Amino acid sequence: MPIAAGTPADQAPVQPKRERRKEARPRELLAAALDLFVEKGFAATRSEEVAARAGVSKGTLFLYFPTKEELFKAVVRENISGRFSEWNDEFLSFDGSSEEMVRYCLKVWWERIGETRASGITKLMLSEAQNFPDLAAFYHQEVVQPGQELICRILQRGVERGEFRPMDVEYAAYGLTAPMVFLTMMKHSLCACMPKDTPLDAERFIAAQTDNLLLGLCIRPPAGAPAGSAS
Amino acid sequence: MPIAAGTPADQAPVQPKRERRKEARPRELLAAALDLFVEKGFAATRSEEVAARAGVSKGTLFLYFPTKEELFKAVVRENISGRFSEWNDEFLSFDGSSEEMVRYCLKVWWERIGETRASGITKLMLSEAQNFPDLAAFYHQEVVQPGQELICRILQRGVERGEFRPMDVEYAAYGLTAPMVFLTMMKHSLCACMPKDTPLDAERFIAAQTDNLLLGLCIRPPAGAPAGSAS
Amino acid sequence: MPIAAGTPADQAPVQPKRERRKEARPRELLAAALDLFVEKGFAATRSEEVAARAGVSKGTLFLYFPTKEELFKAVVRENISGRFSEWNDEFLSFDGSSEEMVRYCLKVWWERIGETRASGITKLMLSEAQNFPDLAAFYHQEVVQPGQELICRILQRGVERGEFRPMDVEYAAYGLTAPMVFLTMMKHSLCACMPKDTPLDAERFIAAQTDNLLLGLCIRPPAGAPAGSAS
Amino acid sequence: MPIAAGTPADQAPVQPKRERRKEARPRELLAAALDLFVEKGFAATRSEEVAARAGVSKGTLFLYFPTKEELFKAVVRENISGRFSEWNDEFLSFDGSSEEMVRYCLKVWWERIGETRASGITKLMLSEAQNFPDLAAFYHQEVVQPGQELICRILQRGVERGEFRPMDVEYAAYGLTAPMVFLTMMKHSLCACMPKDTPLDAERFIAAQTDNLLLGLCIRPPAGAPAGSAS
DNA sequence: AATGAATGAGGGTTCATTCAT
DNA sequence: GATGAATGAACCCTCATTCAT
Repeated sequence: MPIAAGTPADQAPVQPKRERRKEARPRELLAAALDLFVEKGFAATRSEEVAARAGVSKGTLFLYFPTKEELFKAVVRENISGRFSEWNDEFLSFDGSSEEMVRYCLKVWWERIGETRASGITKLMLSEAQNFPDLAAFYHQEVVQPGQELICRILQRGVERGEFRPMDVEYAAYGLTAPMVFLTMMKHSLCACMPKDTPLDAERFIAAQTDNLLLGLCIRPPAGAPAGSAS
Repeated sequence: MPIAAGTPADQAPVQPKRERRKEARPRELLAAALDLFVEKGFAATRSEEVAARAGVSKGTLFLYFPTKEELFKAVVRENISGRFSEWNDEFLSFDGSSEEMVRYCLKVWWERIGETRASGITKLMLSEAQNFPDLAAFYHQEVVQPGQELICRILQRGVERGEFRPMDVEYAAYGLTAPMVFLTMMKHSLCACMPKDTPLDAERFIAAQTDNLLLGLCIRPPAGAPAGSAS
Repeated sequence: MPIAAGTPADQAPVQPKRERRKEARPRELLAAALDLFVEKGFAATRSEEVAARAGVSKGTLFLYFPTKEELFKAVVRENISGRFSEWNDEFLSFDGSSEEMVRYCLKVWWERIGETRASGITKLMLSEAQNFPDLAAFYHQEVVQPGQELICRILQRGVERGEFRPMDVEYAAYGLTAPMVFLTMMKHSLCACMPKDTPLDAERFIAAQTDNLLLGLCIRPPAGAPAGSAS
Repeated sequence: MPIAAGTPADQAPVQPKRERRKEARPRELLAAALDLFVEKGFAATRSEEVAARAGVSKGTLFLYFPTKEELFKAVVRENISGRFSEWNDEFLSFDGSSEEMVRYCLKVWWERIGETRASGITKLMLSEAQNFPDLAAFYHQEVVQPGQELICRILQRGVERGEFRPMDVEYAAYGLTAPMVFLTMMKHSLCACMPKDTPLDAERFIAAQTDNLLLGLCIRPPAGAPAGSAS
């Protein structure tokens, strides 16, 4: 499954009732804005384009978001649902080995974030952080920190259960974060430019990274590991 | 050595002889532009600011670069080292173990790219790729590909010499790339916004990633590795 | 009775029977518009505000007045009393001295115009005349001229009856107009901004102006005049 | 001398040196802005018009004044020179009768303010006070108050020298202010709309008001007074 | 070559006006 | 009639770019 340009998504089909629209509008505008902000950056995206992609006129956009900056903030907030608590619970009640947890973690991230439109937020946030320091702080606190802590807990569990080697847990956690962020950035930047010839196969990427990561983490050769490693 | 706010590095050097100012101008402008583009993004950087930081007037900037876009392209091109062939030679004549090569590779990357102003180019390129597709292609060809190939060659050598396990070399190479890119992006985005409390210690980060990476790659426990891993 | 901030006067009356709302609508809208136009000027008043103050929706306003300009014109016309003929009659049948007529004239102006919402029209008209030349002409013809003529007649009567000195009646009439207009303008501009400390006491103002005016007009010291003047 | 529409003043003749222009620009822009603001009101005047009347492009205006509001403030400030201290001195060293002082005061006001472009500021300020409360306070403090005090001093002097009757000096002072303000407002509003037929002859207006005012103020019939008044 | 005053197209935002419900 | 969501022309302001000096 090679990744490439900005998944255009489904566009406004048949006009529903007026009432319906009013409730749907904010979501439609945010979706349009996310696409464009990710694609071209905040500054290079014109308000009118956002409106047009959402199928409304320029003025309508400002009926729902008082400024372009507020639109940006709303885009970020909209896509940071508090799914971490849900995930936390998922992992608290997780019953398998720690290796399985790591595999599950990366798999689930890809399914729920990486290959969805939400991954654009990461690109957006890293690209524009300097211009929106307060949002950056918010994002760090609401997304980066909780994610980091979730991963730390998994690694810690592995160490305590004797599955993982002792390690600098806090920084080892970046072993999961870095590949995901890298993949996301590539998907929304260079990969979106190169046509077909040099794609980045996300699943192959994740497989390779997961394998090597676990080989490094596990004390006993991991179940799903390739043969021939440090034995 | 924690990284945080945009390490200003060497700024505005004291006025040298008037003679060589003229020749130095383009370089000074490019340096100023790089700083600002990295700090604020392409669109949010005003031409006049670039000129001011380089100590010249607005008009002078356009004497050297016909448009802001051309300036941007020049900045990227100027800072995309064509030094890969040189590095290649370094590695061709490298005499140590493949593990040492990997360690050296990451160390050298940090010294020559990561902690210098050049790292800003990665941030810039990933952030603006969609707006400069031709540059993105150029960057991919001049930086990503050669870097990738260099790493592949190291891994391949390790496998062939029986030091590294058999692997999907092409994608395993991202095991080196991803942490570096991640570190770079963080340094120039979220880390530059956060105060002192949550910095990302670059050397600790590299140490942790290198350790785990090599544990995963090596057949025999790597020399510099932490104890207790898959043995 | 010092005048200061925009005496709100009677606002939004309690909802009357639903039946007569429809008929009352235009009047309510005009009242709301008058308040707002006087307070903020024509341009700075938003149509929606007018509607809101009248307790209806934006759309309803345009049901009664096709454009904002027409609303403005209606406001002015509505508040330009055609009551001059009525007042004329009052003065034709006036039985007292001409001095009393002048006093009565100023007193009545204050009671019927100056201290009511109608005084806002003067402010509005003088402020916006250039943007509504046809209205200005209409106002001049319906208000300024009749008022002027009414005053002239009073002065003329005084001269003819030997109560007032001979004078340039036409321009002497401004001796009554100027203070009233001045007071109105102040009330609706500077006085509405200043806090409590420097108010303009309308009745004291009128008393002082009336006294001096009559001392200048009368041949014999006027009855209500302060002692010590040219005798 | 009938007053009518907004004296267009002299427009940009031959292009002087570039250097010269830069110094002259602010003044030219302020002059243009004063004309237009007085003529059409603040809100109804477009920035581009101001620039055009000053013979420059839209952008140039914003080189000198950061916002339209700042332009407005600058217009008001520019035209409120601290001429009151000068006038104060003039009147402190005045040697004639108090009647002469009053006559001189009104005459000089007309020459220096009333018939010049500066009179537009009064119109502007009274029309827009509500939208610029801080400027209104500034104007009141810098213009209205000092003027009022100057007049009070003249009247007080007259009373103390036995030339004027005892009076409520503070409010009697409006006897000079009101006609001047009235004349100014009329000149810049209704009079600017009516073509030729109903002009307001400023000198005849001032003569009539001065005469009557002094008849009211003076204990002995004033020297320049019309015959036949209260004797 | 260097300057910086001037330009004007471009884009964010407002708000009078329309019209489907 | 009444509503208020939607429209889009208009306007303020920015800033890359030009060019007279």
